[in-house]
Parts: sequence; C-alpha cells; structure tokens
Amino acid sequence: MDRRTATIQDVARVAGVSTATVSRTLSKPAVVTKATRDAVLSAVAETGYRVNTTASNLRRQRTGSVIVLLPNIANPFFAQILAGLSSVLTPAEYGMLIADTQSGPDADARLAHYLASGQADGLVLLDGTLSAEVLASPARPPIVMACEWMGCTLPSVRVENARGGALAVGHLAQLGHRRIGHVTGPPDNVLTQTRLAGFSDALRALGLPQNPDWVLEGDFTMDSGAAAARAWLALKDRPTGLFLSSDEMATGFIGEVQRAGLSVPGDVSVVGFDNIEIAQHLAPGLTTIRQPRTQIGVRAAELLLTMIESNSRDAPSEIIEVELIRRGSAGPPPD
Amino acid sequence: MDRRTATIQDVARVAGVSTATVSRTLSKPAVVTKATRDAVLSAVAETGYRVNTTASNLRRQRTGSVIVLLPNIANPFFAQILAGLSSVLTPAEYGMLIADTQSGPDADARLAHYLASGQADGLVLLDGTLSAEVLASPARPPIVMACEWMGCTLPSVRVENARGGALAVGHLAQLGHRRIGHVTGPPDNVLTQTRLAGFSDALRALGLPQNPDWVLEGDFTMDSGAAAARAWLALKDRPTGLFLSSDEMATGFIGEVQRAGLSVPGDVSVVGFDNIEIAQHLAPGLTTIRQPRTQIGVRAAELLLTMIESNSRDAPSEIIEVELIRRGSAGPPPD
DNA sequence: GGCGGTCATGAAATCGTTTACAGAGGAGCC
DNA sequence: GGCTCCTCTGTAAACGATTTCATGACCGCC
Repeated sequence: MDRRTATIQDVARVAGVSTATVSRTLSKPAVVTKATRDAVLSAVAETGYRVNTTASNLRRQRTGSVIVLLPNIANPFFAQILAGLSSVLTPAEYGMLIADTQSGPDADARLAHYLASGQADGLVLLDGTLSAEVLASPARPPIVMACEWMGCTLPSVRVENARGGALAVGHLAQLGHRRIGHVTGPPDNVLTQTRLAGFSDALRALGLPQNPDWVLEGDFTMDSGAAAARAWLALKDRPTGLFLSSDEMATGFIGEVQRAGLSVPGDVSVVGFDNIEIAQHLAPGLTTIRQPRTQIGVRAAELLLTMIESNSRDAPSEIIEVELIRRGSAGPPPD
Repeated sequence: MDRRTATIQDVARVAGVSTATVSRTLSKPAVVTKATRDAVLSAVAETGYRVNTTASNLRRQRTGSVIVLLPNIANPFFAQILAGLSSVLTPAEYGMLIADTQSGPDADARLAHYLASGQADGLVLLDGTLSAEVLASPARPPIVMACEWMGCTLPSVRVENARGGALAVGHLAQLGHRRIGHVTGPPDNVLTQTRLAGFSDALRALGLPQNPDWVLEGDFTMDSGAAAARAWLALKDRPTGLFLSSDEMATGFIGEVQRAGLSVPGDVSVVGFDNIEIAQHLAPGLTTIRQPRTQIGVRAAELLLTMIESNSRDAPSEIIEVELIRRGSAGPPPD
C-alpha cells in the first residue's frame, strides 16, 4: 500500500482504463459498460481511493460549502436553526461553514468579504442588522435570509412575527387584562420592530390603552428580562399583563419577579416568544408563541440549495406559522 | 470590468509581472522589491482580485478547514464550545465545518468517512461515544478531543469533572446534609461516569452513606431532570441534597419540585453542573459547578492549530479548572 | 458492401494557484 | 577585470480532478 492517499490516476492504472472513465464511473455510472464499471469499482476498493474534493471543486468551479452568517453562535436560538440547516446540507454533500459576525470588528466588512471571497456556493444570513448596500455586489452567490430584514427583497424564510405579537395580546385580553405592556428586543432589530408593530396594532384593534411607559426596552437576553422586571416593579402604574419579545427575557423577568416576592401569574401575567425548551420547565410553565426554529433552518437550506442548483439568484420567500402555547404564566389579572 | 472574477493572471498582466511574483507579493511581501510590490498591490486593487482558496488549497495540499464532530448542535452546551472554537479558527483563516453525528444513521461510519475524506486539515471531536478503533486510520489528520473519552490517548481538552462532583458533595455536606443523592447523565457517557466517580469518592471520603436508591438516571436534558424530580418525590426515604450532572437537569428538577408545591432549598437542596446562563435567573438561583465552555473551545482550537502547523499527531493535553458557584438552591437541610 | 448513427472510451486541456529551479543583474572583493 | 555571492524575478511544472472533443468499434439498414 502507498502511504499517500490514492489518486484517480492510481485507480485508472489498476483498472486499466483512463482517468476519464474512472471519473465517469463515479459520477454517472450509467454511461459506462457494466464490465468497466466493475473493474473501476474494484480498483477503487483495492486502492482505497476517495475523490479529492478540493480538486473536484476547483475543476467544477464550485466550493461545496455554504456559509452561515450569524450574530452569535452561543445563542441557543440560532443553534437550533443551525441544526435544521445541517440536517439538509449534510445529506446534500454541502459543508456548512459557520461565521460569527460578532467575533470580528466590522460585520459589514466581513459580509462583503464572504460575498467576494468565493469561498462558498451560497450564504445563509441570520443577522438582520447587516447593511443592505453590501449586497449590490455583482457576482455574488445566492443568499437566503432566515429572518426578516427591513427594506430588503432577498429570498427569505420568515416567521409570522407580527401575528405572534397579536396572538399574545389577544390571549391576555381574553383573560381579562386591559393594561398590557411589552418588553422589546434591541430597537434596531427587525424582529423587535415587527413584533412591536403586531403588539400595537392588536391593542388598537381591541381598543385597549397604549401607554408608552408600559413598553420597556430589552435585548432578548435573560439579563435584560430581569432588568425589565426591576423596571416594571418600579412603575407606579403597572400593566397586569406583559408580552415579552423572547422566552429568554420572559425567563429572566419571571425569575426576578419571583425573587421580589411577587407571583406569576398572580401579580402579573407573562407571555413569551419562541417556545424554547425551558418554557415548559419553569414554574409556572411559560405561555408563549411557538416558532419552529428547526424548520426555519430546514426551509432556508432547501431554498438555498434550489437556488444554487438552478443557478438563480431569486426564489419565492416562505412564511412559517406561529402558534400560541398556553401554559401557566398567563392567567386572569389581579382584581 | 470583467464579469468573471479576476485571476492571478489578470493581476500579473495588469502589473506587468509574472504570476509567481504576484503570488509572492501576496504571501511573503518581504521578498519582493518595494516597486514591484506597489505595482502588484495596485493591480490587485484595480482588478478586485481575490485569491481563489480552492485552487490555493489544492496546490498547497491542504483544505483550510477543520471539521467539528458533535452529537447535537441544538444543545446550547455545544453551542458555546463552538463559539470558542470559532473565535480562534476564524482569525486563523480556517473554516469551521460542522457535522452532526446524530443526523446520520451510523456515527462511527461518519467519523471514518471524515477521517479518510481529506476534507479537513484537522478534527475536533465533541462526541465521546464514538468508538476508538476508527482512529487506527494510518494517514488521518490531527484530532483533538474536547471532552473525555474512555481508554483513549488522543490529545484532549478536559474539565475536572471528578473534582466537580466532589465540590458539589463537599458543599452540601458543609451545609449539613448527610443524605446526598445524584442524578446522572446517560450511563454510557464518560462525563456521567467521571462525575459519578467524583461524587461517590467524595461521599466515601466524608464518611457519608451511599444509597443506590439515591442515584437516579438522567440524560442531561430538562425533561429527564423533571422525571428525576418525580422519582425523587416518590421515594419513601428521600435524600435532602442532590447533585445533578447538568444544569439543564437541575432546572427541570427544580421546576417540577416547585410545581409539586415543595420548595427549593427548603425541602431539597440542589447543585447543578455547567453554570449555564439560566442558572442565575432561576428563583432561587442555581448553585452549580462552573465549567468555562467557551474556553474549552478556545483551547481545543489552539491545540489543533498547533498540531496542524507543526504537522504532528500529538500534543500535550490540557485540563481546565472548575469552580463552585454558590447561589440560593442549596441551603441547610430541613430539620 | 457502404453508409450513417450510436456508444463507450481515451487524450488532452483546463480550473487558479504555489513553488522548485534557473537565470539575470548587480555588488563586493581580490 | 574577473570571480563569487546575493537578490529578485520569470518559466514551467505540479496539485487532482472533470469534461470536451475525437476516435474506433459496432450495429442496422438499404
């Protein structure tokens, strides 16, 4: 046995055919005779040949991988989308390259870099804060967004964020709440804005009061949820029901409220957004808006592969439904 | 402007030099004259040239990426290690390829595939359940394990798991507990075994009773923590303090206990393992063993890069320290 | 038997770099 | 001046696959 790994030349020599035939046998077996096919395959087995992806990619002018650009890998929210992406990309023989836009200094520059670098056949964007101008690049690869993005017409997989906000408000109103507040995500985030819009529209539609003091700013993290709880506790005129734009914030909020000696939903009702795993394990269970994150990843990957394989730069966007999950954290308001 | 992206030939033509000089200018600028360097660089700027990584990798007999093999991307525990890996690999110009061993049918075969495929310059293994035999492969790339693995001498980055178990027991004992139980991870998992060993050894060292009924089996998930709580509630002779092998299980456990109307730490003290973000946001806060997961990723990546660049297949392993974090979930036993 | 057509195969070009080797030119020294 | 030694640059050969084009064999049909 050679110590170096076998090349297609070695296989050709052993099988007594040309490299062209070996290549054909492996990529489209139908076009070669059964006899040569058998010869080639047994030569492959004998030499332990594996095609060199780098060489193959170079010749075929592709890279065999897609880049996933996300703000923060450590965030479990993204982790689950990644799982969905991976479950589609891996079987399709595409590598999944992860790039963290937070680890570098200039996220926009990083995006531009990836667009130009030709290191990937496609891009999945999970970061809605990247600027749109960068995408003007002429020969850029196909891109799919797996979240919303203001004023941008890229193919995307989105969630009914506005409807989620409306569902939360509707549920609280139905339980009897008339003073309903909201804890937002980061103000420049598009998810924040859409959910807030859904929240406000629903209040208006139901004829409920909109009090600016009842809209607290968060950033999707548990810490900011806890901070929102302290802000809520400090209010003179507290809302009795709150819609929080992420389950993580809701978790932090509930913990802080309980630590202050108050009760959920006795003193305040809480509705989250996401339905992360912990939602059902809190005491009380967290009422929330479910968004199927694995499925977002799956659909985004499928969309991207279609675009790559049809060599198009456009595809129909897709909307994924949300659903209200009733648990214990939202109940009737205190009298 | 061309529609195709510029190649090194184009740059050479524009700069009036050979492709060799362009390549040299870009990779080791010191060896060329300032004059030619300037010419080349401005030609690069003019043409918008970017080196084709695929071609470069082919010629240099490398791939420029490392594969991270993990059981389940969606698990936040791994997500944070990934963040650490990424923060080292990205600046070093290595791509990070994620492979989920759960998504395919046969994980061992997948590992063998990756080892042989030459698709990566190195491997990071986060899955301790893979069989050791596969690694016999002769021309395999460098591998680093970022967790423990029974009977395996691969370079690794490990955490003081046994000491973590001992710290937990010590803390509970110091608070006055004499009946201390444990909720394990999956039985075949090496983390499970090491933490359990640390737990048992500490009990023995402190002269505390070891009751097999007090060792409950879990699988690191919140669900299994909740199940353990139900099992604990059903015990006639309950331990007053519990060490759980993961914070997720501890979270599920506490939620279920509270839902049953009992109190933590009033009725049972709980110590977790990991110090995940939620630990400080529960009510009460979760006393736990901190393991710095980002750092595990960072060190593993550094180790792997050293091995890749020195072309060696071995390196000194590394142990990362753990630490007891005191919060509210562990207190004196009920009298 | 000659002719057109299909079919399987091989020779060779190609993808875009890097790098071993060699050559040109100049500097330094006797 | 002639020699050696350096420094810089160019030529051309890899790297390992895929694919176009050409070729020869074979078949069927008039």
